[in-house]
Amino acid sequence: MKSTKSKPCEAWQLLVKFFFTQRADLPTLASEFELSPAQCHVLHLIEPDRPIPMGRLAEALACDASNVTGLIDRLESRGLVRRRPSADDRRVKSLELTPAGVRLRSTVLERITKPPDSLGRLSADEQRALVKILKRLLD
Amino acid sequence: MKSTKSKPCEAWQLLVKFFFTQRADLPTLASEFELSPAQCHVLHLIEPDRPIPMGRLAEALACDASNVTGLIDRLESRGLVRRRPSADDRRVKSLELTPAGVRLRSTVLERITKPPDSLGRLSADEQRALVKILKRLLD
DNA sequence: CATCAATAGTTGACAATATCAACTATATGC
DNA sequence: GCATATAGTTGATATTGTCAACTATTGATG
Repeated sequence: MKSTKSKPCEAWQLLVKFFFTQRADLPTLASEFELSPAQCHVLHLIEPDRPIPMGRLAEALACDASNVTGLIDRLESRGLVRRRPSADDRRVKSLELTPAGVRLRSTVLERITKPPDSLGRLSADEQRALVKILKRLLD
Repeated sequence: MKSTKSKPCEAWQLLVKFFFTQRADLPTLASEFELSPAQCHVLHLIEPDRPIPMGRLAEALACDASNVTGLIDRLESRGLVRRRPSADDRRVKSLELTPAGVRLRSTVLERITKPPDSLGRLSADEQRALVKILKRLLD
């Protein structure tokens, strides 16, 4: 059965499996900072010194504008994010991180971007090969 | 900046990026079948002809038993899943797929396990290398 | 056998997330 | 100036998830 499975199928399933093995604890990690996974995602998308309009955030999150209102309400109430009116268009609210938000973002991202130990245990050749392949996949 | 990033870090970030590129549409895919991502996950975990107790499902989902009650209630109300009392322990409810659940599961998994086109565009060597590396990562 | 502690699943309260519809203020096009 | 489109908000609703409390059942112990 497994011998007849195509390589792309096999690779994809292994990749999915690996990813979920590593990601199973994202909610736990997020809750360390009293954040939900979605809130971590939002903090990631709002870059320091790069305000983003609410609508752009909704696009990036691929969700409804009203949902973003709630997400931002809660982060704003925690002093992590600020709404700012846009100078160009009075309908638009721009979102920026507060200094506290910048600090928390940095801490959270440091944790989230930490590679799994298993990646460090690959040989240098394997690591290089993996990076090369992944770059090609993203082209 | 990028030149000083460790290979494991680089690989992890590329991998995460690739994964989310492919997975951004899981909610959309699930909604084609009028399922939520969580419900898809449940259907995946309940294998045909392999009843699983509620508690085992909660473990596999890494969530609270009461949450599983709700998830199964809704799938049961759609005729996709059945609760069955266990012969060994009267506290235990075993979950099995209905014939309709089996069919839907098969359809959904076929879609979910379909590898991205980009994987098929790698060379045979690259695919083999990727599979080999992923297997090592999962050891 | 009786008692007590542990367990499986359910109920209920609550918060967060997400969709959809309707709304108001604002911008754009004619 | 008017009609249409747009940004964000409000509100209703469903789903998911945690936590606490509960009932029925099981297992361990004396």
